[in-house]
Amino acid sequence: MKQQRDTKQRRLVLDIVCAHSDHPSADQIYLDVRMADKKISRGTVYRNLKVLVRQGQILHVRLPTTDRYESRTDMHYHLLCVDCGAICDIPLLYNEKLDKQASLKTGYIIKRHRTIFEGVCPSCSTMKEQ
Amino acid sequence: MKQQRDTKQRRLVLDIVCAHSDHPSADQIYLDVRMADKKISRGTVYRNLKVLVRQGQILHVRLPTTDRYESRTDMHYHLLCVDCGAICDIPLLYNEKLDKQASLKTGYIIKRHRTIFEGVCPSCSTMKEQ
DNA sequence: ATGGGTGCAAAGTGTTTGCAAGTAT
DNA sequence: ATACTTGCAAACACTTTGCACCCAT
Repeated sequence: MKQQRDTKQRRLVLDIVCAHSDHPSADQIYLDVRMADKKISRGTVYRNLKVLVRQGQILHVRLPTTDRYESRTDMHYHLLCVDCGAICDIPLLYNEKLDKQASLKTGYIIKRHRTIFEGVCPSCSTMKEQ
Repeated sequence: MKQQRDTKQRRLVLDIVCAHSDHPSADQIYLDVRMADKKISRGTVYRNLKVLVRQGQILHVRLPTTDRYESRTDMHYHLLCVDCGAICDIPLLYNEKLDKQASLKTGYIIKRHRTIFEGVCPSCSTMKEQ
């Protein structure tokens, strides 16, 4: 891995991700970062998100329309409200045994799995009843 | 759900998806469909894939760069080779209990979950050894 | 005849990249 | 001094859409 430098842009991107608890998208991060520094470009935000993910400083969550980021870095699962698009962490343990089983059954070297639950959040479901 | 018609384009898209066992992308499907009918447009393929997914006739698999489709319609998990991009079904049972647990812990109405395993396939891993 | 479907091309999204200038080491 | 980073804008990849015409029902 090539040597990384400590730039104010990179620090700012990391800070913003850490300041969020709602799994912001690259663009939301960009907008926030812009409030602190009017000169930062989208490209820089995207590049730094990639570097931070590779370094393991932030986590990358793949979602339908846009990828999201978060500062919690232990493996865990996510829950998406298919109505309002809200996303949250889900209090279930990462199942490492699954990776072993999958490896045995397929012959692949399994690194991990990603699980996204899809459902309707409480506030969206009460809204529907009315 | 609005009334659907039976067009030769829609039938063709479904046939092509069924003829594949390798989780083709919309573009791969488009190219195949074009071999049978030179006039079909990308828009039509995308629109029909959407209709077929909504009707439950095909399954939609969300992957990093492009979405994929397959004719097997029961809930199951997928395995992606992060080196060559190949994707395959994985012989593990869909865990319905997880949805119940997630629902109890979060208060969401959980409809389903999607799990993607990430690893390196046998042929990519032997290639690396050399 | 009616309203869903099609082809086309243009417009969207979200993300990446080439380049010249800037800056951390 | 070196080579990683940046801002900018252009380019990308994938998907959606408006529109006028077409066709299954």
